[in-house]
Amino acid sequence: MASIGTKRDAKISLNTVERLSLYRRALEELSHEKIQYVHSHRLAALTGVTPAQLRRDLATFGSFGNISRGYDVRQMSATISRIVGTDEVQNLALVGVGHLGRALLSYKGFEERGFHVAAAFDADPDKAGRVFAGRRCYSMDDLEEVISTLNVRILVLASHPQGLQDAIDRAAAAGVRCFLNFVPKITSVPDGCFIEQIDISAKLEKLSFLSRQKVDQVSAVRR
Amino acid sequence: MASIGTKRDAKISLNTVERLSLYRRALEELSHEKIQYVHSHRLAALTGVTPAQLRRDLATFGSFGNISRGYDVRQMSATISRIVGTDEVQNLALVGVGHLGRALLSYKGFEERGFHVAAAFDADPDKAGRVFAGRRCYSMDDLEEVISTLNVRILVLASHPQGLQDAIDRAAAAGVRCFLNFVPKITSVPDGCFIEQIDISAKLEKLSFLSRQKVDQVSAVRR
DNA sequence: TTCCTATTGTGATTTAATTCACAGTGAAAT
DNA sequence: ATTTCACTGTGAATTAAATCACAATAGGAA
Ligand SMILES: NC(=O)c1ccc[n+]([C@@H]2O[C@H](COP(=O)([O-])OP(=O)(O)OC[C@H]3O[C@@H](n4cnc5c(N)ncnc54)[C@H](O)[C@@H]3O)[C@@H](O)[C@H]2O)c1
Ligand SMILES: NC(=O)c1ccc[n+]([C@@H]2O[C@H](COP(=O)([O-])OP(=O)(O)OC[C@H]3O[C@@H](n4cnc5c(N)ncnc54)[C@H](O)[C@@H]3O)[C@@H](O)[C@H]2O)c1
Repeated sequence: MASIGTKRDAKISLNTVERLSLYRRALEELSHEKIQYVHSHRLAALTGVTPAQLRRDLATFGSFGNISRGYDVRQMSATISRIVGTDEVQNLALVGVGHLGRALLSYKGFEERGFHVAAAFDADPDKAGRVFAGRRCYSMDDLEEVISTLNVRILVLASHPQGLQDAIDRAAAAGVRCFLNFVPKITSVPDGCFIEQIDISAKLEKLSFLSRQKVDQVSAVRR
Repeated sequence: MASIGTKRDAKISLNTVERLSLYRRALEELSHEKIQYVHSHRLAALTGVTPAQLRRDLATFGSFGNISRGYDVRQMSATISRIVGTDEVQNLALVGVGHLGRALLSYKGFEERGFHVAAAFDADPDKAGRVFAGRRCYSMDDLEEVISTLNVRILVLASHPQGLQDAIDRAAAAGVRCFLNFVPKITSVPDGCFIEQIDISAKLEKLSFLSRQKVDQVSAVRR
């Protein structure tokens, strides 16, 4: 019946949302291979989940599989965009134009996925005013103004720990509700805001832990 | 009673292991503030979990809280190191010395957490032989040999998608069991190996999704 | 010493996530 | 037209994760 959108009263699991990105990555590769339809079995194998889980995840948002051809690759990819809200471009800004920040500025992948890095900020007065990878670097003094002017929806944090919480608070007051944080520092965000951590050391620790376990002592290893 | 180590027959949840890193980050900050003991309530508040969950997580590995002083900050931090296996240094190597790879090479945080970036590899012949942030960059031809010589336990992947699977397969054959992958490409690893993805776009998509939801439609948002 | 209080560790319970398993179905084959 | 087959979507069952709630107890107060 191809109804798109959430079912009226269901709460949506964030695990499901995270897997949507995984599914979409696989769908994009299939699309590059000119594959039009894919069955849950194959897409599940590509992404390391069970076919039942894939179908269940999709069922959260409606029903868009063709019962014997499977799922339309391009259509499902577009549907996932709509679900996560990247069918229209979202503006990002970056705080901290150091080694990591410059790598992020040079990264082309964001635009491909519906994100536009609109501006960068740095506390270092030598950096403010300069241009990095085509983006103007602003002084932290201009944070609120630039956020409003450029309609920044998500702030990427790649500065030092000092001043981090302050940057979050100011950005939140200026209307930013989403933060992506690379800085290994305990932070908090106001009600109604969200912060996602990217903690590389934590991932390494997880790997370190896994590599020391006997296989049957670990539950639910996604590969 | 302070028994350390896993209980005999219990399977360990990876969710728990991931939270250990979170706890440790908070413990390190408390340690810097010269705080000796911390109660589950406070540590839970710092890390955004419930006190019961924190205690349950720790109970997986034994019992090391003092019943009325709480947990010894430094001791618990050390215990977590031991659990995840970073009480002895683990050697990493990096594949792909581009923008992101060089940022990773310049990052001091790995050493602080018990990881040593021992070598780097790049397919570009102009890069092989040069030194980046103090690390020799090797040709991909030398992958197996360097991995063995330097006892590399974890391979960090920051190259282009082309050739990625090949690098994984070769490294696995040379004895590497753990991979940390920044490349947005579907991959697979042999049995007994583990791969952790760091997918920045996926995190952004999750944030995008969250910011469009009414609060009560989303379950389990960790802040 | 004895009592009081607040905290840990953990059985019991609840809630969430995943998997099972199959009815209903649409396309292709005959 | 009819049959066959394999697939989706989903109730039911199972498994895992989180929370509740409290007995046991260490430390401080009196
Ligand atoms: N480099 C990596 O690969 C890596 C990996 C994981 C995490 N991180 C984290 O990311 C952050 C940045 O790392 P890096 O290697 O780019 O460091 P860096 O020292 O190269 O750059 C940090 C930049 O942030 C700016 N800055 C500092 N405080 C600021 C503030 N309060 N507001 C705005 N800008 C500020 C500095 O001027 C500098 O330009 C660090 O917190 C680091 O722990 C880095
Ligand atoms: N730059 C970022 O912030 C960022 C963020 C997320 C993900 N990524 C991903 O990380 C990877 C690297 O990004 P980047 O910006 O550093 O790219 P880059 O083009 O700057 O660097 C890539 C490097 O990898 C090398 N390389 C390519 N193929 C190789 C192979 N088969 N074996 C060994 N080395 C190889 C290249 O010679 C180059 O030096 C990309 O796949 C990108 O999608 C980057």
